[in-house]
Formats: sequence, C-alpha cells, structure tokens
Amino acid sequence: MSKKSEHSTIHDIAQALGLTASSVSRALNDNPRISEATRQAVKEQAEKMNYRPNLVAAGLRTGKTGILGIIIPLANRAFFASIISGLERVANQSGYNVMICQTGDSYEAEKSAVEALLRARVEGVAVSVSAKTLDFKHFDRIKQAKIPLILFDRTMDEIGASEVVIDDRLGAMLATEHLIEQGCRRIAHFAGLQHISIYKKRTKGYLDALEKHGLSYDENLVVFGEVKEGSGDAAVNTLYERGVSFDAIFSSSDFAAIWAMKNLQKRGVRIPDDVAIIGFANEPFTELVTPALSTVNQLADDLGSAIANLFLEEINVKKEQRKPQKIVLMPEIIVRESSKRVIR
Amino acid sequence: MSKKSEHSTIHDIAQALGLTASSVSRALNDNPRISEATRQAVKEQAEKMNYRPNLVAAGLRTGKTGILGIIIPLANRAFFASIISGLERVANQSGYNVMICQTGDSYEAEKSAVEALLRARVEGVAVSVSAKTLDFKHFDRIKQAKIPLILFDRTMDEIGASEVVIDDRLGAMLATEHLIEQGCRRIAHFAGLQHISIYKKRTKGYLDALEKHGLSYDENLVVFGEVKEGSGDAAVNTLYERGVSFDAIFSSSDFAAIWAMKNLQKRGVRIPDDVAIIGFANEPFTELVTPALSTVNQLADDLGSAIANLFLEEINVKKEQRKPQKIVLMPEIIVRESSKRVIR
DNA sequence: TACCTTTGTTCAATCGTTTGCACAATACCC
DNA sequence: GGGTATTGTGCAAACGATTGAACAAAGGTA
Repeated sequence: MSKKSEHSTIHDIAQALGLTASSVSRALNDNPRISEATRQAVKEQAEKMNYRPNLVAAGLRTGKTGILGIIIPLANRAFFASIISGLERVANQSGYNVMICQTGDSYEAEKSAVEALLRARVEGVAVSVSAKTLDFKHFDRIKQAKIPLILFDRTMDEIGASEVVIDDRLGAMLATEHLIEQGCRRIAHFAGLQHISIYKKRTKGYLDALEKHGLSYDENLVVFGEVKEGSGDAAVNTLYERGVSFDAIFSSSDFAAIWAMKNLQKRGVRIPDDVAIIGFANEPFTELVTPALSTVNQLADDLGSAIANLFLEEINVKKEQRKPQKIVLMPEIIVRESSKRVIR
Repeated sequence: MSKKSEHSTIHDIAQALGLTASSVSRALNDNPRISEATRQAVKEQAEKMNYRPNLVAAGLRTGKTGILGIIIPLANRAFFASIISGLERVANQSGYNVMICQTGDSYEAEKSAVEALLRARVEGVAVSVSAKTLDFKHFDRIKQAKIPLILFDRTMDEIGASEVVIDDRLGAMLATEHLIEQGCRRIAHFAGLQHISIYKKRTKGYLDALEKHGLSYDENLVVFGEVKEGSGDAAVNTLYERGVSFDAIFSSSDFAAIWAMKNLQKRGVRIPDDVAIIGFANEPFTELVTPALSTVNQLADDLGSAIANLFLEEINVKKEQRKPQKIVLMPEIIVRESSKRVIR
C-alpha cells in the first residue's frame, strides 16, 4: 500500500489491469479509440484505487493548467470580494480553479503578481490595475504569453486588453435623474479624483443628467478630491463654507455619502426631506445605516461572472486572432430612504 | 524568436551558453556545486531571454507546487474576505500562491472542492467547514495526501486537524463585562444556534461574565435561534412580548445587533442610555451606523496570517510526526457609541 | 485467398525541471 | 610524484500524464 508517492497513477491502474498507461489515459478521458469494456474496467479500478489525476503532470504535457489568475488591490474589500466570488463560481463550473494575488495598490507588488501567475502558468489573468500603476510593460508579458488578459474596474486603454466594466456614466446619470425626479433642483456632487476614469465618468453622468433636465451647472455644488471615508465629512463642510444652498447630494462613493449624512444629521438637517442623498457602489453597509442609503448597484458579482465567461470564450479562440472585447454592464439604482421623498 | 513554446526554458539558456540544462538549473537555484562565474552568466542570460521558470514542470518533479488551497463558504463575506487577504499576504511573502474554492455552504461543493485542490496538488488546505457538513470522510483524503489540513472559524474536533480560531468565549465575556461596567444589570443576549460551536462558546462567555459579577441568570433575557439580519428585529419583539425589562443587549452577531438597534430606535428607545448594545464580529458597517456599534473584533486578517504561518511551519515538519496544533487568537472589544454611557 | 478497413492497444516521445551519480580537472598533502 | 580530496559539469533518469504513430487482430469485400 505504501508506494513511493502518496497518490496512485495511471501506471498503477494499468499494471493492475494488465494494460498500458496510454490506454488508461484514453479510457479516463473518454477517448473514442478505446473499447467500452476496458473503459469500464479502468474507471472501476480508478475508483477502487482512489485515483486522482495529477493536474500538474497533465498541465506540463498539455500546457493547460486549469488555473485562472486574478490580481486585485485588496481581497478584503466588498467590491473585490464579490468579484472574486462571482468569478470563482462560474470558473469552477467549467473546471477551472482561481488563484488570487493582492497588490495592496503597489506597483512593485503588481509586477511580481504578474510574474508569479505566469510562473504558475495560469491560462488567463484578470486585473484591476493598481492605482499607482503608470507604466504597463509588465502587462505586455501576459500578452507575450498569449493568454487572455482581462481588465476590470480600473481599466487602461493603453494596454489594449479586453475589459469588463459597468457603465459608470449611466449609473451616475440614473442616480442624478432620480434626485431630480424627487424634486431636487440644487444637486451637489462629490466627484472623486478626476484622473481616475471611473470617477470622471460618474461626473460626466451627473452633468449629462443636469443638462438633459435643463438644470444649470453650478461649480460651487461640486466638490472634487478623494472620496474616502472622512472626505464626505469634509466635503459637506466645504459646501457650507462656500455658503451654497443644496437640496441633494450625489456622491461618487458610498463612503463619502455616509459620512456626509452623519455630518448633516449632526447639523440637524433632515434626510431626505431637506437633503436627499444617493451614493455609488452598493456597499453592504448602505442598507444598514439610518436612513438606509440609496445607491447605484455596481453588480460586482455579475462583473465577476462576466469576467469568467469572457475568459472561457477567449480561451477557445486562436490566440493570434483574439480581439480585445469590451463588455459593459448596466448598473441599476437602488432607491432607499435617504433619497425617497414623500409624494408631493 | 518564435519557438514552439511561448516561453524560454533552461535548455534554451543552456544552449546559448554551451552548458547543459542541469547546470543552468543549479545555477538558478544557487546550488553550491556550481562556479560563481557560470552562476552569473546563467542569471544574466536568463534575464536577457526573459526566462520564467515553469512551476508546473518543477512541481511535477519535486512534488511541490507552491500552492495553498482555501475552502470557504463564500468569498463575498467580510470575515472570509479578510481571512483570504491575510492568508494571501503572508503566503505570498514566502513564495506561495493561494487557490480559493467556495462551497456556498453545500456539502457536495465542499467535497468537490477538496478533490479539485488535491488534483491541483496544493501543498496544504485551509477549510472553514460548511454548515451542512456532517460527515468528514472527504477530509480524510487530505490527510491521506499527507499535506497540512488547517481548520478555522467553524472547526470540527472529529477531524483531528490543526485549528486556528479566536477565543469566542473570551470575546463574549469581555463584551458582557463591558456592558456591566457601563452600569447595565439586565443584559439581554441573542444567542444564535447552539449546535454551532462558536455560538455556544459566546453564550458561555456571557454566562461566565454574569456569574463573575454576581448577576443572576434570567432565561427570559436570552433569545435563541438564528442571528441573521431580520432575526435581530424579531428578537427584540420577543423580549417585549415576554414583558421583560432590559438595559443592554449582547448579540452574538453584528447583523442581529443592528436590526435590534433599528427596532429599538423605532420604539423611541435611546441608545445607549436606555439600552446599551454590543455585537460580535466587527463587520465593516458597524462603525458606519448611527450610533456606531460596539463589537468584538474577530481579527479576521490576523486569523488569515496565522493560518499561513501555521501552514509554513507544518510544511517543514516530517509528515509522519505532524501533530495537530491549535492556535487561539485573543479577540478585543471595540467600544463605540452604542454602548458607551456617559460617566455616572 | 488476398487485400483493405476498422478497432483497440501498445510504443515511445514529450512537456521542463530536478537531482543522484559519474567523471574530469584541478588542488592538496606527505 | 602518487594518491586523495575537492570542485564543477554532464548524463540520464525521473515526475505523471498525453498523444501521434505503429501495429496486431479481427471483420469485410471481392
């Protein structure tokens, strides 16, 4: 019983049945060039011997490891966690495993993550580009390896890879229009850093909505800069310092929205009656705060499964004629108490 | 330039330098049996040729794939996401990659996750056992493979594997004591399903704290049953139906705590002055609700890194004499507004 | 009977590394 | 100078699967 290895191999099965390894291999893979009788016998014996195919050996021979790589800034963030979840679920259904690498938003870590995945010979890589990444040579290595490269969330046109994203402009537009429908006319906007494309697009959506409904743009209503937790608090202060009046806020981030809400509540402002608020991302906490925060659903789980599906599609296309695709998911707004005014 | 493979191999390097693959291999691995001169030459050439070691080939030969597997119910849950994050970070520092499998709390999925990871020849597996898992044969296969098996969060003594957990009893005790220190004397408890060990331990901690401080146990103050989102709401109703008075709640789950808080707020109960509340888990939303929810920090990230460290330790121990270890992390309470009464 | 298919199996090479062993060249010791 | 270490490389066999090609046995056809 105690072999050299802990696992039985196709050779062991072959020996037990008086066959060769090749026949066993073909039997297990349902190759037509094998008789039904031996196929059965082999499978029974495999079961009996607790045979478990060695994907490493098979991978060496075939070049297919059945592994997908994903590179993200931080696994411990709701958005990325959902993407991983969706990606793994779909990939797994097709027999693929998922390997994850975190960059901590460091350029160096991103580079070494790419190398690590290529060394492991993954069959494809999905990346949310690190915020600090400015050059893209390390992604060329993925293309040189001729495996699918799929960007999501934070994409970079320069790389010329497939993309899976949501329509940020549309999401922002829907959010802003919703506020307008609630009767709001002076809608403030927390815009985020504009060199990051998703924030730029959200601001575009805000502006488009205003224009569509004939509202004029007042630059005093827009606060640029990071949209992290504390900044929502600061942004409200900024609006007050400017002495500008507003009856709604569309924040490009749920975090900033929540802190803005806290600030306003402290000031005695009623939400949504005095100021309606809507955020962006559908972070888990948004439905737990009081009042529950309206937001834009980023469909993170769907993004993950879309990535997996695109990968499965690309993997079967001849590498040479693989054209970068762009998949755009349509976000939906989730209306909760923070923006739902009583019917006038 | 266009070889059969997309990657250069040690043979290519060897050929370019008039050496053999074995020497190249030794040079790259800093084997002492190689001259400094050729070591240099090989490394330069490798760099020049964009050589990337094929971990699949090496893994086949050595049996070491450099991959760690983790099996969790759902990646998209803050606690597990943090564990993944901590695990990946530490594992990565030691050159390991992480492969994840989700079970969706299904027994079947758990079984096939084990198989998938074993087929991929991971060097160790960390598992949070699915809620539906009642027999453990599939874990035997991991032990048969003689690789480290580490259980976390939901553990099962029956399996006889190493464990990394937090001291749930202590966390609960600290939480309850904190409430007592705030002057609370009639502390309600949302206990969760008692056949799940973590909830049982938390209830134990609650009882221990009461006893330590000479408070008598009133069964009317304890609500058993699931501690999911809606159930916090129902639990408060139950307390009112029982007509029992209480000045604090220790909930074994943040979710139940938050819904309890919402319920109480609707009833006009002031928090923390009328009822102080503390939850368990330090879910991300706890600091965002109003009032911010006190809770017990589960140290998920630390759990993840502890798992990685234990793995790294066990991997170097002769498989035969690997003894199951148990690592217990000490949780801390995080006091926020929901339980911090003004100094009397 | 001779020849051609079809069917099922074996043979042997291959994927890219690692590694025990052999072996040559040089260094060391008395 | 003869014998023994020491040092640096090469040889060749793994690791466990896959796969094109060869081949034997059986069946089919004229």
